[in-house]
Amino acid sequence: MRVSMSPVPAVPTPTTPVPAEETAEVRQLVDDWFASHARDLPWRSPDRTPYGVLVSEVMLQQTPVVRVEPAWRAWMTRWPTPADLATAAPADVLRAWDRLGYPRRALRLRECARAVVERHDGELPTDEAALRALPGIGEYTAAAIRAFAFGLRSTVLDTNVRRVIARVAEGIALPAPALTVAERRLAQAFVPDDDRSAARWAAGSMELGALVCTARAPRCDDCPVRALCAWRAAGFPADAHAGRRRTQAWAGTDRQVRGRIMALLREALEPVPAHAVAAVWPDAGQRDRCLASLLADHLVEQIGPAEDPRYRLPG
DNA sequence: AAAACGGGGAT
DNA sequence: ATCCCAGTTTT
Repeated sequence: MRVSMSPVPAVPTPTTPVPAEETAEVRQLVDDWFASHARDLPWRSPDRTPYGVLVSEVMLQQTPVVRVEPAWRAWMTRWPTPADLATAAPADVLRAWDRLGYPRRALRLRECARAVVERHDGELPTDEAALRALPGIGEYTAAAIRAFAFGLRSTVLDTNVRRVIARVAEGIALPAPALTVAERRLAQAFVPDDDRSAARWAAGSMELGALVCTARAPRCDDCPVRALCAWRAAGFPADAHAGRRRTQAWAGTDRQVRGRIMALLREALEPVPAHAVAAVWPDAGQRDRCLASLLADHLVEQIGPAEDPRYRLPG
């Protein structure tokens, strides 16, 4: 796609608008593709609720769709409305969250439900500022709820959409590690004016990134915008940030230790003594530090005498 | 701007 | 062994 940006600008990109006909052509192709290739996900069902979309979005913050789907179904059966979730016990919420990862999201989702009940009479707001004021809802999730729950205009810019725009419009393999002002502005140029079209572009561009324009092995032969793709036209240049992207270590990290402690407490039927916690990790210093951080995050609760403490999920 | 935060499946 | 995933919050 010919746009104002050269593949790797040496200077900050001037505020040249992307030609409207070109973004419109990309949108039309993506819309047509999405109409026949959209996955049949439960949070896209015609009988979905804004709360159901909220739950899916929070679960999908860093957890893949295939793992979210069964958890989402169980969650929606157990707590079908914000009012139901608002009164749930944190321990039950954390067990239902199971191994989706980043369990603080589960607690925030519960706090979000409580705030929706208190501030908005139990109904999700449509206003971006009101959405962003809720626990666990940031820039992406607020935009996603507007588009997917309410069919309203917003700039949905997740990892998939960022990658699609980076390739099609900027001609680079992957977007920069951090979202820049120029990138957000470019993404906004693709968002049509009316609510319906904007919501459709949000869903289609995200799905294209998830199914075709994937990070590792893009299926360009199946891509509806391959003829317009700047990355393809440039000969698929390699990622300029390749050496700089450092992968998050896992083995031996606090995150792994915290995960083990949480797994122990999720499965425990009774409060767990210190020696049982000790059994999940040999390094006492790291173990104590992680337990302290879990207590600070309100993911774990300590009860009993200080000489012989017990630990459990917060009630 | 950078770090912290889980866990599993794909390559 | 490394990468990636519908990000948010805190420092």
